[in-house]
Amino acid sequence: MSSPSPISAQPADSWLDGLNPQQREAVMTTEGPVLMLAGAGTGKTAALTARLANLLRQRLAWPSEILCVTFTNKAAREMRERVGALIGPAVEGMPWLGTFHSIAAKMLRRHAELVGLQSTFTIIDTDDQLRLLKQLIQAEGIDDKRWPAKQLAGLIDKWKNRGLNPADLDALENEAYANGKGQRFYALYQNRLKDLNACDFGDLTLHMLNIFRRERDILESWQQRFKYVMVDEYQDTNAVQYLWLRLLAQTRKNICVVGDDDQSIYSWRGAEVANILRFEKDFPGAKVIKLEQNYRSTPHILGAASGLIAENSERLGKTLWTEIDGGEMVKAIGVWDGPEEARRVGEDIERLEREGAPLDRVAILVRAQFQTREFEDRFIQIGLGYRIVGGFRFYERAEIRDALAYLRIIASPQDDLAFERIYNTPKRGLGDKTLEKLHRHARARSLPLSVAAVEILDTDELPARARGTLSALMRNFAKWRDDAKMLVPSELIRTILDESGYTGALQAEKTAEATGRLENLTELARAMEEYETLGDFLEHVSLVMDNEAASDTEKVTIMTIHAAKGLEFDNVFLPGWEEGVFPSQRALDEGGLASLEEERRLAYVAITRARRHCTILHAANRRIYGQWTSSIPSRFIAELPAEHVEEETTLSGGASMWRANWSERDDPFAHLALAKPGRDMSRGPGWQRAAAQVFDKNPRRIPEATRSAASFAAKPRNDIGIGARVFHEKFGYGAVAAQEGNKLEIDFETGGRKRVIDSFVKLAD
DNA sequence: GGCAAGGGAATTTTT
DNA sequence: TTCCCTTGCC
Repeated sequence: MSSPSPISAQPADSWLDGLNPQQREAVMTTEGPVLMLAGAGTGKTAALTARLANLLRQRLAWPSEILCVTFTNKAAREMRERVGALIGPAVEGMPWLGTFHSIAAKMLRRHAELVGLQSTFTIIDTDDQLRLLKQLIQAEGIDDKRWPAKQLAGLIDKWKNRGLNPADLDALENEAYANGKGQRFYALYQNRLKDLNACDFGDLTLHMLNIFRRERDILESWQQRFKYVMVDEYQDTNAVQYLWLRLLAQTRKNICVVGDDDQSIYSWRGAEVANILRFEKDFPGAKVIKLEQNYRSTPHILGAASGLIAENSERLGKTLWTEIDGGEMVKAIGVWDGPEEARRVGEDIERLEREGAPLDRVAILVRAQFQTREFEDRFIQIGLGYRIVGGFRFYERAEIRDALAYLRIIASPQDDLAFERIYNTPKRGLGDKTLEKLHRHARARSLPLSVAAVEILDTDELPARARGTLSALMRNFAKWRDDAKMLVPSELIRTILDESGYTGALQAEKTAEATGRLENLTELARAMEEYETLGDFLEHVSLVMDNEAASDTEKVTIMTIHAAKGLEFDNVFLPGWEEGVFPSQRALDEGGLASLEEERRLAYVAITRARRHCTILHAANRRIYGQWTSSIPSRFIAELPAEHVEEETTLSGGASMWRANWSERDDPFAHLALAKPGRDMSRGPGWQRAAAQVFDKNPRRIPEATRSAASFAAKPRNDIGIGARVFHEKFGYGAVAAQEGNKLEIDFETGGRKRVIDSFVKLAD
């Protein structure tokens, strides 16, 4: 392998400053395949950007000859900025630094005709996708209750992620939807997209892969163009992205992939860890460089995280170490219920605040979005500033999508999805009847809806009122299309929102929500000021636009662990570490052991976000979808090495509500002949041992251990019957109204009827 | 065509 | 529990 000449001749090799030997090696190994295994917090981005800067500085390639792919816009932007800081404005000439999707879209616009599209194709999002599929399902006379569009969308996505075109589906896949109609619907959907001159997200990469496979010369020209290929977060690539990269890097083999198999948490989106696991086989002679020095966390945090992830089987194996000294152990706190958990976290954060810790370096990371509520409620109560990251992205909000639909129909009249979205928004008195007529006409003549509308206005098909309204709308469309030629996009959208009555309708609402929506629209117009043409803007909005809400004041961050990947905080709180919540019951049900390992990786990601302090919490009781459920601590807590964890419980004391309910007689775990994890829950080493027995690594027991907490106690109590008067710690006295297995319905004297687990009540005497 | 009430579902979500 | 979507009624 030709090793590049050192560039020490140039004094300004600042991009090597502060890099450790492994990072340097990754930077200097420019030729041949390189696998950079970068653990959490090991300076992966620094190495990657330095490598890119080095390639350019050494003139090994022009900026336009390097393909550099990331998964998120944020990562792409960050890389662009950091490379820019190292090498100056030349980075602006890097057209092929971006996300998989934006790069694929850019390529596809050049070759669109090869897959039956025009280069002006629109990119539809999940919302449009669902509406489209629903139409197809209904048109085929399939019951969309029994075969939901969501399910079909999920299947099609999955197929596309795996690189399967409709013709590639086997009988088994075909069976997956509506008794053997999977293939038919997939094909119908693709045809419909073609008619609409549209792509979904999955198509962008799949179409390009199809083109590469079919058109040798096109593939070769791209192979020639890219002298170097770099890929961030390689463990998250799906089969299509993998094949796509492999084809592009096949001839020169100058491919450098960076990733961490332990942080692969997106398999449910089609990511295949196997891609990184087999890199050395795909590219024989690949140089594997491990970045293991962690610059982020204390030894206890790393020790806890490493011990946990060691439980996983399929790993390339890394050992994180740090020069950082001291620090506190990871805390594991057991509390009574969800509200207490939120109270406890609130108190701890207030204490941190008093000690002078900046709140924007504090985060609460949850497994699922629903867990954020408890904290929100509590923080509002105590007046603690917080922000919730995630949920709806800016461009997914209804008003933004409405505004975009107007722009889309202006830019491309055949965009039926956009037409349908806004033809009666704001309410202008056009309903299903009219739409149906438009559809009938459009279908009969193979016209887009907006053209069909113009034609139908020449007939007496429509009642006078609808006709007047529709005609006004179509005149507006025509005017806005004219405006589009004269106005910059931001002015155009202001005009449209105003003249369509959209703004007016929101103003008339006079609610806080409507005000918020108006602000969002103003923000949209402002964001559009950066773009010169409408087409430019629309391309960016579907692929590149995100809303990093500027955090002006110091606030605690609440977000999902998935969203936190790549971030770090001084203080991290990890609530809800209970069986069923984390690991998520649903993940276990669907994916078994493989999913359990992914959940464990998620736990690993969560812990490694912490720089100084990491606090894990679990509650004995939690209300999920309005049902009180008892729960046992997550097996992940038991898997943390004892020497890095300090346990604490708020359930102690002779009058403990918890202990009171766990007398030998009504122990719901008694019949299991296993250890009794509930009894000494969170009581230090004793409990650890007990829990470790339940969550023995012995696979035989896994089915037992993976069942949800409630199902452990499925045997009904025989000392309670209908009408029995019982006492519940939380709800007080009540009479049993119904009994089903271990679940009781009780009419409480205060609070009415509730569903509870029988182990949480005792007979009143 | 617009509104209220009821039934059913409800992870994670870089694009 | 809460939200969303469908259904039924004005």
